[in-house]
Amino acid sequence: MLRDGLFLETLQIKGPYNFDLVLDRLSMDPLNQVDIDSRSVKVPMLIENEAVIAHVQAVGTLDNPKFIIKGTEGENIVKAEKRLAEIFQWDVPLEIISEHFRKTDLAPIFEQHYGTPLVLDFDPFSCLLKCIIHQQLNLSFAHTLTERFVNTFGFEKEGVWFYPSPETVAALQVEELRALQFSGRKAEYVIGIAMEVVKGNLDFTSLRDQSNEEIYKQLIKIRGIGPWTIQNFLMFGLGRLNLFPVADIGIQNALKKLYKLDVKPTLEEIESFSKGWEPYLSYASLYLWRSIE
DNA sequence: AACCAGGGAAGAT
DNA sequence: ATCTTCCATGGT
Repeated sequence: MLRDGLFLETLQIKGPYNFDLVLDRLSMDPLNQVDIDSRSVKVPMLIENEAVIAHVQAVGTLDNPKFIIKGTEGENIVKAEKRLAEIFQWDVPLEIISEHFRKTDLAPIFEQHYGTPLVLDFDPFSCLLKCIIHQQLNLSFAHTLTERFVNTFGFEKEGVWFYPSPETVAALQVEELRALQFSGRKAEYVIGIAMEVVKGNLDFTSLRDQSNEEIYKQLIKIRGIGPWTIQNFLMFGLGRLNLFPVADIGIQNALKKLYKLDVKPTLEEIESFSKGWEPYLSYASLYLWRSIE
C-alpha cells in the first residue's frame, strides 16, 4: 500500500514474540532510535548499497504479534522487508527454543525473558566494528565510544545514524580515532579491518553462505579479530544459533550468578554447564546476558 | 584507590 | 603450542 511516498505494511507473525523486550534491549545502545511509548524503533539498513530506514512498530501482543512497518518508497521494498524479517528473527520458532530450555538449568531465565528473540545488528560491517570497539571495555564506555565514532564519521538520515562505510573508515588516520579516546591498538584494528573490506578480502555477502568453521578460519587471520569477536559476529552479524562465547566476561558473570559461585567458572565448568543447551547456544548466551542486564 | 571491563596481539617460555 | 604481559581508558 502506497501513500504519501511511503510504503506501509502490516505484518502478523507466529507468537510468542515479545517486541517490548526487544526494544528494552535495543535501548541499551544510545545509537538505536527506540520509542518505548509508541513501541517502535527506526531501523537503518543498507539495501543494495542504499541507505534505507524502516520504522517498525508493534501493535500486537506476546501471543499474537503484529507490526506496522513504514519506510521510504523505493525499488527495494521486498528486499528491505526480507532483511527486516532476518534482523528481527520473525521466522525463528521461539516456542520450540523456549521448550528446549524448559528442562535445563536456564529454565527460570527463559521463563523470565519469554518471547525474547535474538535481534541481529542492522548491518554486518557495523556489527564487526562494534565488536572491535567493545572489546575489553565496560558496556557503558563502549556505548559512548561507538556513539562518538558513528556521530563523527558516520552519516545521518531521517534522524537515524548509520555507521561509516568501509571506504570512509579505511581512509581514517589512527590519530583521528585516538582523539575520540580509542586506544592506538583499537584504532589500528578498526582501520585495518575496513581496509580488508575495501580490498575485497572480506566480503560479507559471500560469508553468508559459509559455515561457521569456514568463517572462523577466514576472520581469525585478520588483526584485531579473535575468537570472541568471531562468535559475536556469527551471532549478531549473521544470526547463527549455536554460539557460546566462553571467554566473555558477561557470560561468566551470568553463570557465576546463576550457579551462585564464589568465583567465575573455569572453562571446564562452563563447558559442562552448556552441555544440553545445543543446538541453541546463542539463545543461551542471549538469555544469560539478559539475566545480568 | 585499586581493580575490572561482553579481548587480542606480541613477547616469553 | 601454551602462558604472561601489555595495551589504554572509563566505570565502580
